[in-house]
Amino acid sequence: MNMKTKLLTSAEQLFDQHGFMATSMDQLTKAAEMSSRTLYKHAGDKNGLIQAVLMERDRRFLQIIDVKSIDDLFEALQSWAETEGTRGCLFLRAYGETGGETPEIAKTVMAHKAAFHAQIAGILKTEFSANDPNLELLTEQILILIEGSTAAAIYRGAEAFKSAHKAASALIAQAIK
Amino acid sequence: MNMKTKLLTSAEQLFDQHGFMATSMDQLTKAAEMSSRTLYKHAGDKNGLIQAVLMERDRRFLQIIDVKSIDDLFEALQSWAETEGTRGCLFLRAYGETGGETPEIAKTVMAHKAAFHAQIAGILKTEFSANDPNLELLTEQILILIEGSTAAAIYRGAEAFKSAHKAASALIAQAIK
DNA sequence: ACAGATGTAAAACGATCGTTTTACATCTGT
DNA sequence: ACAGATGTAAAACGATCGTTTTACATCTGT
Repeated sequence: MNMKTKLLTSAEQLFDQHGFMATSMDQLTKAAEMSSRTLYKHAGDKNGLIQAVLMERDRRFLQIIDVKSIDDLFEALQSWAETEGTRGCLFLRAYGETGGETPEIAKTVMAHKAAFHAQIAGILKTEFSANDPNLELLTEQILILIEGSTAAAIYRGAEAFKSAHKAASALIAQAIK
Repeated sequence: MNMKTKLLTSAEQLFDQHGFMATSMDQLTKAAEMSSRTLYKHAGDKNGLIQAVLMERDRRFLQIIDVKSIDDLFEALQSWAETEGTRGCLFLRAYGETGGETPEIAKTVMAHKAAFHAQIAGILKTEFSANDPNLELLTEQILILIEGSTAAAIYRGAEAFKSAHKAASALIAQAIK
């Protein structure tokens, strides 16, 4: 594993487990097993590291949700939550910790959420006729169900995704009929 | 306005707008227009202040969602989001910033979420027969829809509550039938 | 009237923050 | 062979953190 990968992997874990602001550069260098000089050469500064971690996670996440049906989408997200743990959306957490006031971070978060929305819209477009009048509403509702289970899973466990999945199926069935 | 109220009000605003860890005690004393000595006498320490802010917000929030129907619930939450802004759930943000590792904060957040869940269950129990077999699932689904619109509203605006409201209505209609 | 509570302003505490610098070692491609 | 890239370890930078202390003023209830 090269240094950049090792840095991003260990940093993501620390940020996710303890929070962004609560994780010090000292903890990050120790976890990455590199000198601070090397860390700064790769990441620029702490905000740069946060942004790099988010961009890498965005890449992985989009890969995970690259499926062809809403059923597969919920299955993928639930098993991801079961293996990685349920600590909420890392993007919204980064946004919240910085009050949305760190432009590089805010921009990365918003780009991720736009891609996330587009992916849901894309899946629905293949399950419905592309110009179905319910498509926009249904897209936002499924997005909300996923955001909701991600948040609710923090205190109700990954089974929240099952309830959301059932809700999504019901809404889709009703829209088709 | 007495000092404690002034402290909690200004602190809530700063925490909400800029994040918990990113807000310094210095900013908090200045916003509250009091000496740090007085702030510490009232709040104990920073975690105590965070906890006090959350407990006060819990009180206000439970008041807002003290309604008799799911329709009123969504209406109340949407207008709250429209006036107070959409920066996500302050409780989950506090939990996330501290990695769930500050016991006093984690406890306060979990208590709030339990009360929130109980309130939704209570409303549904009056709209359904109290031992309807769909009740548990429906309760969690509506909780998820609310968590989801709270999160999604950050980047899609308070209209997210409208989409969630429609989804909730559809799920309820289907459960009744 | 006066004791105790409640407040301010400002300095000071040690700890830690993010970041840079110094001095040196080792790898890598031509 | 050797220059440039890439790395380490450790000290140091000034700034800021949360918190406490000092010295003093004013309000409040009996």
